[in-house]
Amino acid sequence: MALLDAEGADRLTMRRLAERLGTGSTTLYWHVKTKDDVLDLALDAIFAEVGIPPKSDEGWRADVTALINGWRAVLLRHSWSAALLSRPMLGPNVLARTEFLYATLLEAGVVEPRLTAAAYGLSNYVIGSGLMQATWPADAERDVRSAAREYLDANRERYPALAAHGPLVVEGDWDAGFALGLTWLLDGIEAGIAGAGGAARA
Amino acid sequence: MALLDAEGADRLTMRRLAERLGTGSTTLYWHVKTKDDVLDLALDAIFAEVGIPPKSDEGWRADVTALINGWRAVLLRHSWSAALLSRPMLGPNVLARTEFLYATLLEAGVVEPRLTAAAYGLSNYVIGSGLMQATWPADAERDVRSAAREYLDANRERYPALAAHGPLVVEGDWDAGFALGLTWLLDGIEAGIAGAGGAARA
DNA sequence: ACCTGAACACCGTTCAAGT
DNA sequence: ACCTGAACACCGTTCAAGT
Repeated sequence: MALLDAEGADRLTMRRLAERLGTGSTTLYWHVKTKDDVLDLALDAIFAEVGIPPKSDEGWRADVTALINGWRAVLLRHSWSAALLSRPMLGPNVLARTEFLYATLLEAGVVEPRLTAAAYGLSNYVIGSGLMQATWPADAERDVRSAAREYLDANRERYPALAAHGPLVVEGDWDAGFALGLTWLLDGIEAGIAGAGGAARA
Repeated sequence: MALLDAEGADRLTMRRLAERLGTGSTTLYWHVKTKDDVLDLALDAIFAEVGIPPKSDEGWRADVTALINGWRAVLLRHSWSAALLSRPMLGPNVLARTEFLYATLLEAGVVEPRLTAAAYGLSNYVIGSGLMQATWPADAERDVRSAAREYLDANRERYPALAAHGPLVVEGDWDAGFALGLTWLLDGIEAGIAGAGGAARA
């Protein structure tokens, strides 16, 4: 993970990893079956960093929010994780978080078909957001940003809304935007609990 | 793209692509600067497949829904795209879709800070959902599924909620779940339009 | 039980050279 | 303007052999 944090996902090589560990590259294959295993382990490992929030007494929304924000923080702290998100996350640390999510929603009274939709919706939203933010041209690649900006300006009549209001012009407040979308999802989930109006819709 | 559809992202090789095209691999470098360029082009290209929906007269929700569903369909049809989602999508086809999204939301009366949150929220949700579904052990890997299932059963006391209600036991209806979450987001966005209650919250 | 070296079948990319 | 071949510096992985 030190290697990943320092140099990113595609610079992780069995040979480089072995060197870092002070062995030959082929030695690794005694401990691990394949490089994919290493990546799966690394992806799961980051979730051990941020604890599962203790069940608070502020209600399920606070608990879910804490979980999701922790999830997001971990994805953003290790931006290489974005490149690995295209593999199933079935490690114990991820499962523990998913368990907490399901348990909290169940306890709040969310039932099928909204339970699955809620769990997936929340997960998909964090994953997508983390991916998007980690992917977005960082300060390091200011030239990519400004190139895209110029392209938009040059084609202003083709992309009027984007050129005037797009993410490249409005400096995004990632945290606030994320929180707002999360609120919408939680509102929707809440509206479906215990026959409260929204239940009829499903 | 035929190569990608047939064999997936990590089987795409400059050498194999060249062979498919009936040339030497080094010839490709006259037309393209690097392999990453090829991937960027491929990722943008899939969006040309499904048109931008015509502006209907059923209101902005219908228009946004059509756009998002088309977006999702394209991601699912080309499951290799999941592996490429970790690169910024700045191709013309993606930009055209983002333009439509911004324009539709603006016209509906969504303003900052909800505009950015809405555009990102919707995008992140599709991307996350597409990634999750494309990533999820397919029928082909039924053994991975059942292995995970057995692991959950064996650790039933550690993952009680997952073992009883988790995605591995409840056969997910992806489409319905996706639609439900999308509804929640749209409800939240709608509630914020033109001082309608929700505006005060932001 | 763990480590090593040599080796295989690949990669992306460059570059001088051809037409 | 476009294509080719040879070559460089890498990959992941296997496997016989060591301790």
